[in-house]
Amino acid sequence: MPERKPRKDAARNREAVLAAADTLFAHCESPEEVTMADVAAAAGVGKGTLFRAFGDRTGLLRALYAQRLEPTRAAVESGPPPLGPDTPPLQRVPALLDAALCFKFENRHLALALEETGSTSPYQAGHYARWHALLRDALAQIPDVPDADFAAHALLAAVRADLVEHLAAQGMRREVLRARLADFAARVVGSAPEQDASGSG
Amino acid sequence: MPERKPRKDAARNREAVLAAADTLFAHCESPEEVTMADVAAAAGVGKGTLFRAFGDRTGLLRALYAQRLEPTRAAVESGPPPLGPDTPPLQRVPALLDAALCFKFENRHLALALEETGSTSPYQAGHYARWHALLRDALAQIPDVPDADFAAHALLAAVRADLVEHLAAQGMRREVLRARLADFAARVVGSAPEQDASGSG
DNA sequence: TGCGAAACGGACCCCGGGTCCGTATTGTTG
DNA sequence: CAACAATACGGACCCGGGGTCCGTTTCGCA
Repeated sequence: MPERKPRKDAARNREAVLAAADTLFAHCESPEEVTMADVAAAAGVGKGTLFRAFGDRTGLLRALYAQRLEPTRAAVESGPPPLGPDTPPLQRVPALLDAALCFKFENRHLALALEETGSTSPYQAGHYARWHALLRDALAQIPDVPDADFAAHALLAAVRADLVEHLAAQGMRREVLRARLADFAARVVGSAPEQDASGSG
Repeated sequence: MPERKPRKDAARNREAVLAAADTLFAHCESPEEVTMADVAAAAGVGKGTLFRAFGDRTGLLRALYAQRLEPTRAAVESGPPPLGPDTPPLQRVPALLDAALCFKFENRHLALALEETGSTSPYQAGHYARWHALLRDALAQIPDVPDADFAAHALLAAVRADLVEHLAAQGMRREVLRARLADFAARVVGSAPEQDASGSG
């Protein structure tokens, strides 16, 4: 499958749309007040172009999400400990959760927009499946953690975008949230909580 | 505030709408394929009537939800142990979670519909606040459980309707799910898991 | 039985996602 | 550089669903 390279203007417009959508979602109060027409206008592009490039609203959101997630994904898939694959499970589990939390925190609006796109439960998104598999496998290697599958789901549920948004809106600071989550995760994996909540952003 | 009693036909129509909506949401594949016009038609009522009685879609969903939740609410607020207020926290926490899970499981479609009604995060629903307060207070009375507030949020996140739906769709049976959740909760509160997953619901 | 208040119901409006197709750009070939 | 096919552009347009309006009907009280 050759995947012929797109025309220059197409590529440029695609970038323009992604950039426009990024700032729009970042600045808005609630994701659903950002309309597709708004995005097209902000990118200086027609609606037709937008929909041809991304298929539909969900497609745009997913593309944006993937782009934002890329650094984290790389760090998890092939980076150094404590995120990379060479980390012992007992350290990697909290590291993965922390990374997920930080990402969700920084990209709340986007994640919210993606999760609340009706008809598309977050659980059928490819991203979720990957995070879940990763966490499940790590948990499965820790002794005395039964039902790693469910535990992975439950732990990931604690970093759902709307919960993060809710807590943030209540005034909970990022570092506090990270510490709370770390404590919680530590209880689940059965180790004493670590006091470390510094680092990656 | 007298709250004058509604006219007879109004009351009758309200019931008809609730009943119609109930069966529609119960039978449908995805909540968003149930349109307000459908509900009105199924209830043998005009759209105007429907909207006057419930304000908007969210209002209808909330009314339905509250009606379904009523028995559980009563059991929690003034019933006997292990759900009622006289239960020792170490027993009540898992009981509350189990009740929440069972309710969500039985009413997945409705809960899903309510959660995914755009612009209305589940975290600003009164129901959530009540469950959270209940669980938080119970957790706070258990020794060695710090940050009861966050823990309550995290535990409730594990019974989110879309997660329950996802697991159920994967073929996970209700009793299995209850057992998994019980194990998970036990880890969080720091007690040995109980093997009991029978009873209510 | 008459009458005002309350409720009814469906035609109607609005808005946002998604499509269509005539026009403009690209880049390739001689 | 000229001509032409392929590709992309963009905004007018369609459609479906939530929510509203108002002429008509029903209720319930005297």
